[in-house]
Amino acid sequence: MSEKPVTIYDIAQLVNASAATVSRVLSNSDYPVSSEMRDKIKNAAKQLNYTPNMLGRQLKKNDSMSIGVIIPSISNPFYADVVLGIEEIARNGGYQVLLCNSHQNPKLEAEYLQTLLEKQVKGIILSSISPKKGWLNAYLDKGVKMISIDQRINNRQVYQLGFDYRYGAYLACEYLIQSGHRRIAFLSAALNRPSRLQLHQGYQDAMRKAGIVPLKEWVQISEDCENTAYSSTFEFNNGKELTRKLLMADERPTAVLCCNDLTAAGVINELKEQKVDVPGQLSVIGFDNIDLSQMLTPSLSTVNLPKYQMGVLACRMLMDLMNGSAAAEKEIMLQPEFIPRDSAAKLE
Amino acid sequence: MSEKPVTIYDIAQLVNASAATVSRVLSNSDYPVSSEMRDKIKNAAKQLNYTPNMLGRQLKKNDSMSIGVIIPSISNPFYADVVLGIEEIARNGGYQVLLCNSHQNPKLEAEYLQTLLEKQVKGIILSSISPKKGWLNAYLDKGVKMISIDQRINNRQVYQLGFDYRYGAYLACEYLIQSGHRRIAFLSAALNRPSRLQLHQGYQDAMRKAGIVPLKEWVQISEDCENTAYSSTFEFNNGKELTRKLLMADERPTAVLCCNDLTAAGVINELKEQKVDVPGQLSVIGFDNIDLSQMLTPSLSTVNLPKYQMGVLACRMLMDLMNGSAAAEKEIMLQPEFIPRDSAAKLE
DNA sequence: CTGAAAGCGCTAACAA
DNA sequence: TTGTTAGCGCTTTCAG
Repeated sequence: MSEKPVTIYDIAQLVNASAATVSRVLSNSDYPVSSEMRDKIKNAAKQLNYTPNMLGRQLKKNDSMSIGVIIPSISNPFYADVVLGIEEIARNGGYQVLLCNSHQNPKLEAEYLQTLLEKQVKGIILSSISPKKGWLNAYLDKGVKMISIDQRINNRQVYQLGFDYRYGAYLACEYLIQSGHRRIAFLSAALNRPSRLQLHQGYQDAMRKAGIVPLKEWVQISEDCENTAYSSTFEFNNGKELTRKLLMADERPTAVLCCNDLTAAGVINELKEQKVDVPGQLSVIGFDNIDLSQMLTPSLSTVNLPKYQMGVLACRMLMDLMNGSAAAEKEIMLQPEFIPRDSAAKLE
Repeated sequence: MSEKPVTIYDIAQLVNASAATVSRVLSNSDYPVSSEMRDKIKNAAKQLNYTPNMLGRQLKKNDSMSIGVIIPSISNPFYADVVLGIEEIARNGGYQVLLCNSHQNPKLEAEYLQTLLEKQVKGIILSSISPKKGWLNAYLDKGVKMISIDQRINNRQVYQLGFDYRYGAYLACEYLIQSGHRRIAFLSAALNRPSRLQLHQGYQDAMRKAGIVPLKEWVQISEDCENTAYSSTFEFNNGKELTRKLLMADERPTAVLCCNDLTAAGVINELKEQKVDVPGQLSVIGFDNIDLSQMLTPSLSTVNLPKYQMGVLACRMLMDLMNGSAAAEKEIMLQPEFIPRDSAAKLE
């Protein structure tokens, strides 16, 4: 095993042709080659169990046929869906995906970016948490195309693809208000990224529009602890803890809006432990519509984000950019949709 | 932007050195270079905003510094954990991960394998469902190292890393028996892969050892429908459906063992709808210990599989193999562990 | 239609 | 310590 690998020269020799001709046949070039020669070469390739070495081609063509995807963590089901969409489109276009989990660690993020560039990736899809982006321009100047998903990056060279978080939260909150709720709480992990800030904004906007001034205790935001790696259990427990704080409020709310489904799962869990009926005594609404939300009892009313579609669009956008055709829009916002289920009810 | 990229020659020219010297400095070779020259070169590199083109190095060294990972679907949280472990080790060793989702599609799987080889990947971690492996040897003969995880592959050149599913199911079943249960059901998706067969075996073994002959209706196995893509919702609904069938049994069981946590989640959900108390009237045990299992109410008793650790070990094994050092064991079986929670109770 | 030759960016003998 | 040179496997002018 593992003898010297066979190259186009070996094939050329076998069929008495030149490497050039072999290359033309085997790389599906449209350069004219007699069909007789074609067959001979193809047969020889099969016979020798030839595997093309793409590094050769890639070096020559200066195109690695890979794209990079940097996300906080693939164990976040949200990103798993997005990546699935990306990969589907990439594969159809003959590209492969280099997956990088930044673990919310700016240093790792930068490291990965560097590696990707060294591997001659010409396009990157990035969901970045880290706020400082000083190095970005140095990279962009090299001609890499970059699409930022979910988390906005303030750079006019970077194409953006995001969800309208503000509107999503607004929708959810409006639903509650129309269901007769006025004492509505907002539970969120630290507002240390654009998405969460927008969520908060949407909540505030909806409340203001309805002329409601929420009590301070209804808005529970966790402390910032940026250094922890992503873990769904963490989000879940965070939901539980926020709930305990919320229940200490003098005037209890009748509904609560959470920054994501996992937090909402924690909320529901804690409420069960504390014998607070959902939705009887307290309505709960999540955000993201991950698969989990259908599995809880009561099933979770939430806001759907088209995650897979975001992956698809991001990758299409990237491929267009890499092909030189400027994308139509510099910035696309995907619209969320409210999904009513059983965890939120009309107030009697 | 995107002018001609700077190469070691540009740097060489700038500092009046040869490309060889530049290469030696910039590739961290231990070849002696005067520290004076070193500094000059490093500065020049920085000044020119140089990014090494790894394709050049990789072609020369015939090593792509990437490994391939082929799994059914990253949206399966089980694999997400494994991949996280793989990536961690790969990164520490300077490797990157090419992620491939086979979607349980043998054709896609073969296609990806081919692409990986063409990209000069020297190691592959594979979790393959498809039973036919005729092409495998043709690849292995080229010297690729291959580690099969979770799902066993019958090939003596392939290193194996698996869980002792049989023992895991045995443990869970034994726990139920020791809790006083004798009417124990087994619910599973189609037994079309090694893991599920072993699970079934473990159930049978434990029952036999206790001298219990389970009724036919207690063993509910879904129809095989290989063509569907993975979806946790599918597993969940499958659990619900199997439960409905199970409840039609003349003699109802007092406990049920499920092939995975998502199925168990469906079971619990359906039981709630049917007003069957868990664990009061029916104990439920899952398998996998994904994060979800802690979030259900009642929290799910299940069998933990060290998923992250499997990723770590698989990647270590692979790196060892690629470095030429034969791994100590050709086949490692990781041991599962029973996690008692609230969904399974002692029988009064 | 086919082939010779140069070269993508980098590394590693071998020479100096 | 540094430089020269010959490739790694492939594509692509340019000539036949």
